[in-house]
Amino acid sequence: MPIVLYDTRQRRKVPFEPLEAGTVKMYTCGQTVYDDAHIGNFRTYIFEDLLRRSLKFLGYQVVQVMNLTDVDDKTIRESCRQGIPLKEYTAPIIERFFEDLDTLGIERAEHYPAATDHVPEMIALIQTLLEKGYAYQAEGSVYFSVSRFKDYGQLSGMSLERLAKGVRIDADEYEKDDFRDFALWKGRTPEDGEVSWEAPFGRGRPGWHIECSAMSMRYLGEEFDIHTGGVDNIFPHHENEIAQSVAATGKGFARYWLHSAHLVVDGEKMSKSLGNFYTVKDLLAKGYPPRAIRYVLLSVHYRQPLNFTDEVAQAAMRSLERFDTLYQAAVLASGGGKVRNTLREALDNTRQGFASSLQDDLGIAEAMADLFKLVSTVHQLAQEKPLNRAEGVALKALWGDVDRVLGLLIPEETGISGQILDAVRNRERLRRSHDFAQADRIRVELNQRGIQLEDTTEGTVAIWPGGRRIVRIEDDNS
RNA sequence: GGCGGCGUAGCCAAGAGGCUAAGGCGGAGGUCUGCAAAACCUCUAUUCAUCGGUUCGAAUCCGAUCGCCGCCUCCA
Repeated sequence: MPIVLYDTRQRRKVPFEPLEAGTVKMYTCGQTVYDDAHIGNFRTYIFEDLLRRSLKFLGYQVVQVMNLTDVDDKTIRESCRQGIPLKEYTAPIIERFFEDLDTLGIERAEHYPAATDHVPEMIALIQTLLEKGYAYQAEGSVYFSVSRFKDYGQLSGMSLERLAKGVRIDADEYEKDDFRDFALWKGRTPEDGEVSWEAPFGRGRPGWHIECSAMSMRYLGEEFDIHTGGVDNIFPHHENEIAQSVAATGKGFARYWLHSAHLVVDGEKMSKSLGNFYTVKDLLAKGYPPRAIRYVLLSVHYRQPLNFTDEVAQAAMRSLERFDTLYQAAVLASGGGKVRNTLREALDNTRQGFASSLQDDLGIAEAMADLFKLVSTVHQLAQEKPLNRAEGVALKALWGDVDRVLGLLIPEETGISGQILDAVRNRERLRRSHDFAQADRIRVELNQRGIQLEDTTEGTVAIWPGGRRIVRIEDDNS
């Protein structure tokens, strides 16, 4: 069964076929590094991570590029304000960005090109556009002439005529031939400070759209498979990328365009004034474990608007605990015996169902439903007869396999203090001597510290937000 | 004004013409347990924003209405 993806340009699901069999080249619009990324940004990066991991799971090699926009009005303004070089201003922001990617378990792309490291490529591309007559110079800047590109608007459905209606024209852009034209190169202004590059058409800095065209070509070629971003990028950013790229090369540029819907918080668009603007670190500070954040951002289909609320995050934590019961059952499985046929069948069905759900435009909800069904099946079987070692091994193998895509199924085992472990062991000793009053008091204390206990024949399981661990008295010395 | 999206149970969320409308969270009752927790069992939408239409048949297609949201020159 082929992979089917929703292509923004065609406004429908289409069968996916990479240019080069077995390899997918994808360009994912990344962060403008003027400030820390917020969870809305990460909703998109999680979608791209799911796309990447799904393609790999389904047998493709993936080459992913994510750009870092480190030169624009905001980065320049802030670096000037702080009186430090641009790179010095953006470096720590980029560092924190990667920390957040790691926190959320987002796999690293193959390339993270920064715009400022690829100015020569951009200049060359602009030169080509000038030579081919698609661009013109005005007052030190270079603009792309939209009217000369006949297919303009095919991605967003914005025809040139429609764009003419209800326009607003910025006063400082009077030098453009046509208000719909966009800047490829911005002539140097005093506000740019030290930030400028020498080019055949004058000193200045690149426009926004040109970096993605130049860097995608550099790392993926003039034509590649998938280009993604948030819906807000459809127009004008991606529309302009297509125009300048196709005009320059005559090739088709990206073949599939995928866009993720936005995230809102408590039903409202995030904004600093509303106080509902969150970074990953803000959420960690609020006590949400990374797995739960990832779960929330991942579990809603990428083309559906996602409403982040406390209730949703709490439900995510509980859902993860449900998933974890399967992993725990697999870890605790012991004794001889073969894998029961019913389990073997369930494992096969789950693997197939999971894969085919992903193949249908990354149907994450169905994929997860398949896993929840397996959780039920496993517990039902364990009710009949405890899981044996072979069954535990088979379950862990499947769990690890599907987690290559989800990246959240394996509970944390660290993050609990030795002091708490001692308390758990102490309680177990008290239980064994039938001092239930004392034992229960310890349990209540631990509950109040956010740690749930489960007594099993294999030991006491300590559960905390994001993780769980089996605590045995016998392990005390090891 | 132009372009586009969304509205399914208390909450989240699948389903996109035809088996009893997936799944998760939450809730109610029961089994198990020293007691819990987890697990298991049973129940929790006669109906898919509203109103019309097409059809043998619609949550799914069409139209209108209401509500929410995004984009319309540098916001994922």
